[in-house]
Amino acid sequence: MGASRTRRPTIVDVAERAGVSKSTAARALAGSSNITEETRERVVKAAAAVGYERNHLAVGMRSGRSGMLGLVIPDIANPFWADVARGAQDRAARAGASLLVFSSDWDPKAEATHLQTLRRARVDGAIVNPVSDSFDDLDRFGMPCVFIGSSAERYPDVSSVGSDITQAVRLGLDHLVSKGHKAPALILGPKSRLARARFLRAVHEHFVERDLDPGVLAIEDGEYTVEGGREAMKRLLAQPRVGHLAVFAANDMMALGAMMAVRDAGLDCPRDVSILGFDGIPSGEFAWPGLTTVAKPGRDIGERAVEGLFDEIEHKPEHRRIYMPCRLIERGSLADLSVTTPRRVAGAGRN
Amino acid sequence: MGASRTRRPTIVDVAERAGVSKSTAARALAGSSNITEETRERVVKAAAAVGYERNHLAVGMRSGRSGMLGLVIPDIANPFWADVARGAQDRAARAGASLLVFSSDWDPKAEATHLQTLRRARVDGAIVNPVSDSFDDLDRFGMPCVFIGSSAERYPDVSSVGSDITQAVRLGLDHLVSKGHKAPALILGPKSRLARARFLRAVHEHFVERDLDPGVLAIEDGEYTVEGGREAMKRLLAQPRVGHLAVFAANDMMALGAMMAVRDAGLDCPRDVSILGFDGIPSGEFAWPGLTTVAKPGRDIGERAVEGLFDEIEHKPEHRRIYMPCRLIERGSLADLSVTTPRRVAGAGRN
DNA sequence: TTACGCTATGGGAACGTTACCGCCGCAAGG
DNA sequence: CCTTGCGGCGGTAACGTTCCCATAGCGTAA
Repeated sequence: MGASRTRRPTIVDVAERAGVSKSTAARALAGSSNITEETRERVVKAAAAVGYERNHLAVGMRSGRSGMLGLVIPDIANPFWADVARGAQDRAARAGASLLVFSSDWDPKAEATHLQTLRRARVDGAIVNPVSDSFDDLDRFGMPCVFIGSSAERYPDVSSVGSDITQAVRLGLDHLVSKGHKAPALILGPKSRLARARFLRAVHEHFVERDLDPGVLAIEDGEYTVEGGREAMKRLLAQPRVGHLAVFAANDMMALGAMMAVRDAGLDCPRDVSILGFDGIPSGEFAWPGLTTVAKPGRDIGERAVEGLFDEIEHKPEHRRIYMPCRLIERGSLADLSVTTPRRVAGAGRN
Repeated sequence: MGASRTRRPTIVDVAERAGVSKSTAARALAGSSNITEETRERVVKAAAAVGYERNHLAVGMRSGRSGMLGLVIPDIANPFWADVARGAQDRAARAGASLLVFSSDWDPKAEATHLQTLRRARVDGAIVNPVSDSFDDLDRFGMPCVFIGSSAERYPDVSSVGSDITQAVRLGLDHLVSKGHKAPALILGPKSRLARARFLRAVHEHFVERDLDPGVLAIEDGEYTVEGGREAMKRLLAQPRVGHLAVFAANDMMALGAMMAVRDAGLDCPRDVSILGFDGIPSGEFAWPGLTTVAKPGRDIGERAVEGLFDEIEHKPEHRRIYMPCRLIERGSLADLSVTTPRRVAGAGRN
């Protein structure tokens, strides 16, 4: 690769070639004021000739802005989070910033490590889906921060972007009710996670509004994974029940796991068990039956988070709590009990 | 956030508090030689007390190593690439490096832009799944580089990591043959992509070995997306045929799209049409029937790519071409024609 | 003609870190 | 007792950039 041995050209090289001082070269390249058009042109040509590319490390060092943002999510291999990352990435790139992505695997230790790495890298700010339920010292973030998800509620001083869980749960439950499922069982995430409480609270509110007792709800917990959903569903199926079982899962991966558990048990979805998911990952479309789900706008959430982070960085004071509306994607995983003869719902149904 | 106004502590602050010079402080923090244990300890304590965190920008500027790597892939929201990214991320983090991820959307222009951004960010090297079929000037990469995928073959001077397509195709075709499918139709990517040619070549070799004429193969092209696969399958189904149709798709997303097209046409997979995928994305497990596929080790590929990149950065001369073996995941999308009465394959089958 | 103002340019410092070099003091050997 | 060597430490330059300030040159008005 021959040329790789030679030093990368700096602005001094450009200046020498153009026969000006490095200050002038810098001004010309910054397109700033007080430059003769002729000099500017000469500098630009020289820059192109030597293949000059501005060193962002040096710029960052001098300006205190690295032009980089951090993103810490549970798992980039989870389609929902990949979608969030994609949105953040695009939005950041559009603003000329780069994104450092890290996966915490829901591990507070890993999360702390990644945050430290980001601080060291001098990112201008970070977007975090917090897994720790308590950051002992928020100042220790040491950088502008935007939270993704409902855990943010615990930290009134931090901007956050998330889906509107209240609206989403309402959407899901209303849909269940309209299909004749009055009190679905719930498959929720681990008790430690604040999102779980938010979800549950929204369900309770909905029940109270309908003059029902939330106490009747069957609830099983699990990790936010396929396996977690599968196990939870297995436990749910082991409980005595009469008639059709409807399940609202707090996450699509869990819902898909639940679907597998239903099959494992020799039952049929949606004939014997109805399943409603939450996330809107593409896999739900390929499942059979197609997974009916409440879809979060993952990509939008990523974009808005980056925008909020920019505001935070520029100290625009209006720090915000943004709740993005969700929408229902109806596919085939819910039986319609409102008609007299429940029957298998036909067609995979693309939305 | 009160404290956020104050300047971040530097090594000078640490030195002052410890009552030593910044050189000594640096040595102590670097854990290097020629330091009294007592001084070292005092410095470390001082660093902790002021909340010092080494500025990687400054380190990078001084050392010429930014500690960052770049990753340019088609789409982080595609599960296979997310898996690759995850592997790369983990491996990089283990070495104390950070990863800048960009999605090119199979667009050469976007790819070029992202590569420029990476150069400007002074990443130590980049991992690229090249979409451009010709980089006019490889030196213009301006940084150590590792390619992912078969396009790398065009550039003998660049290390590469990819799946062993020959072995993968052999695996897939052997499996098809063992199930009684002698000449599957192919759903391939766009003609412009080199991976397509590699795939096709491997198929031809396999046919020639079996004394068959590759000319009989029905081939349809499409984008590497669900929609691309769906359209291709639609065209395939429109062709006149006798008996059972078997399809080998070059990518799982396409295979899932093909599956949808089969359903759209009122046919049944695997009764009427058998589908074999290529990638091994998790969605394939939830599809119904489960997608039988040749799985690439995405995460491993990401890890190996990072390792290769480190070698490249450190000028370890043995630049490499690594082909990772694939494995067959048998689920339910293939009919078994080798038994007298073809019947629906039972069970979703986790691998 | 002189003085003033404006504009284009050059010089130099600073961002935070590390590496090199030189200095000082102490111990050991001649 | 003097020399030598070495271990510990401080000073300073350098990485590449931008910004502030100084200065030279030129035009204009009194």
